[in-house]
Amino acid sequence: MSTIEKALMLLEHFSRERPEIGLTEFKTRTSIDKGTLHRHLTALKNSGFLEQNYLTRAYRLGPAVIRLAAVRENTVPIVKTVKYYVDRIADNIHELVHAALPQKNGMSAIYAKDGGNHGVRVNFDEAEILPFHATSSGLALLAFHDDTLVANVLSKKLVSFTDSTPTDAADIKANLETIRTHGFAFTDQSYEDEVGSVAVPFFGVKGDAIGTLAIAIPVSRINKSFHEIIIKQLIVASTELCRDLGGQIPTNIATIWAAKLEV
Amino acid sequence: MSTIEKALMLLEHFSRERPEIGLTEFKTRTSIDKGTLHRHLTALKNSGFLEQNYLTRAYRLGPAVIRLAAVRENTVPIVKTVKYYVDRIADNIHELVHAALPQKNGMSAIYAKDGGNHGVRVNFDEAEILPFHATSSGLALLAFHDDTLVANVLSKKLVSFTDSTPTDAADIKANLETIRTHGFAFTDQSYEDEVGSVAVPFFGVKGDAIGTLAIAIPVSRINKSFHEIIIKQLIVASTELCRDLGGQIPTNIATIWAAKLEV
DNA sequence: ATTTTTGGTTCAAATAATGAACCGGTGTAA
DNA sequence: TTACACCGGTTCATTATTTGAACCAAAAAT
Repeated sequence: MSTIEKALMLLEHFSRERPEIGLTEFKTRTSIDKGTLHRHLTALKNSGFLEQNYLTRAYRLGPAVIRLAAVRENTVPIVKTVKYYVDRIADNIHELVHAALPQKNGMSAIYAKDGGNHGVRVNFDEAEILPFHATSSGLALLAFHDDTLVANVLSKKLVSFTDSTPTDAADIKANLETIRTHGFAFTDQSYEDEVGSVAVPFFGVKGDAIGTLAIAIPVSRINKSFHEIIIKQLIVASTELCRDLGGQIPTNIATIWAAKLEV
Repeated sequence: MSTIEKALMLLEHFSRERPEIGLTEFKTRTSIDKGTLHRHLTALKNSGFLEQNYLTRAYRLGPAVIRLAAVRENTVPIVKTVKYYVDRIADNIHELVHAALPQKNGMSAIYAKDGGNHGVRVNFDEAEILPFHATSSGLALLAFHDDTLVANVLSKKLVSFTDSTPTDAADIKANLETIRTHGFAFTDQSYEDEVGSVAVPFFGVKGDAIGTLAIAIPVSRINKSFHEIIIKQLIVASTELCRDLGGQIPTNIATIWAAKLEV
């Protein structure tokens, strides 16, 4: 692995829950030598990707990422485009809806809206990394993305989050096959207890999955007919989203989805 | 310079006007060896900072920056905070207002609003890099940031954008001194013909300038009294903004600003 | 059909990354 | 107030990676 990749991996450790990380904490989290770490962090700081809390000396993400995100969103306005559909679904089904994009180690929600006013609601962090193997978003993406990603994910240790988290590579492979024939993915408390989720992919110009639309919902509120409604909403939204983004829905998926909508 | 910094410098070439850059174009823009470039671009791609247009093979910013920006904004919600004040000023003075943060080679506007409905309006790109020496934003920041940045900027070639662009380091140094005594910066067609601008800094916890609030305005609409109104608006907004961000206005600037508001 | 231009690859030489040991400051407990 | 631990940061000989001229294959342009 190149030095560049090693340094950029450090940025993956930042999240909502962990917005600042000190040198020693980085050392324990990565088991990279302190000297090396310091040099990498300094390089990232010089480039504007990190800045330091001048009191604690801990590192946090810097202003460079703001500019880059603005340029990226101007180039490929996925967030803006996705927002319209997430909002629409959330308003229709009154549940927590989100859209996510793949990162190296899982899906990252880029926008979420909770359309519900229920007493019980799903807790959700934008910018949290959703593991590929334990969430419907992750599985939906894996099923319709290229095989190297699947192989890569399954070759690593599959962390267990609940009693229902699938951790057997063969089981997951079989499930991906099912997802491909159904055109959507769902999970039942595989990432968080009491929470189920349903997801569909959306596609890029090559007909490869570039992201997902998903809902997360307390299992107590799921039933057969609601499940059907959710899936239809997701399919319709994804279809329109692909059109907006200039993406191509693979013909077999288009057929499966069309059949789902007929019912 | 470290390999990491060299690679991250490549990302600076992307902008609204130049959202995709091919290998050869990178070569001409950077005069870095093609082999090296390719390895760097691949590393950035592997890390999710770039992706490739699969038809043209040109590189563009990738999805990783979206997640990082979301985490950063959650850590330090500058964009959100700044938006309120930019909108307020824009609504009050009916002109183009923006806020900008320093990057390596200039200021980058993070939010802008045109409050005007004039026939003549200033053209403005968010995420564009505004050179330090030729814009009021840049000068306002330099004047209240640490001296190493000033030395760094003045040591490089000062590009001329119009007949009025200051390109003499000594002139600029003198101007920075004036800006420090006035508490604001202004420019007259130094970046674009027919456009003037006024900017004030806002400050971080250390009392150092961390960004700027600015207006850009056709010179035809500037006059003494309007100039005064603009400055007051900017000063009030920056004062409140610093409070919101937990920043500290250096006492001498606070005094100067207070005096300006008295008049 | 040929030349030019594109993105991408190779491998010896040049250079930068690495990490164990070290430094100095701060906080804390004996 | 002394001693110790922990923090961020630095040093420098060793080691591994980066570098770049030359090369390759495919796609455009002529």
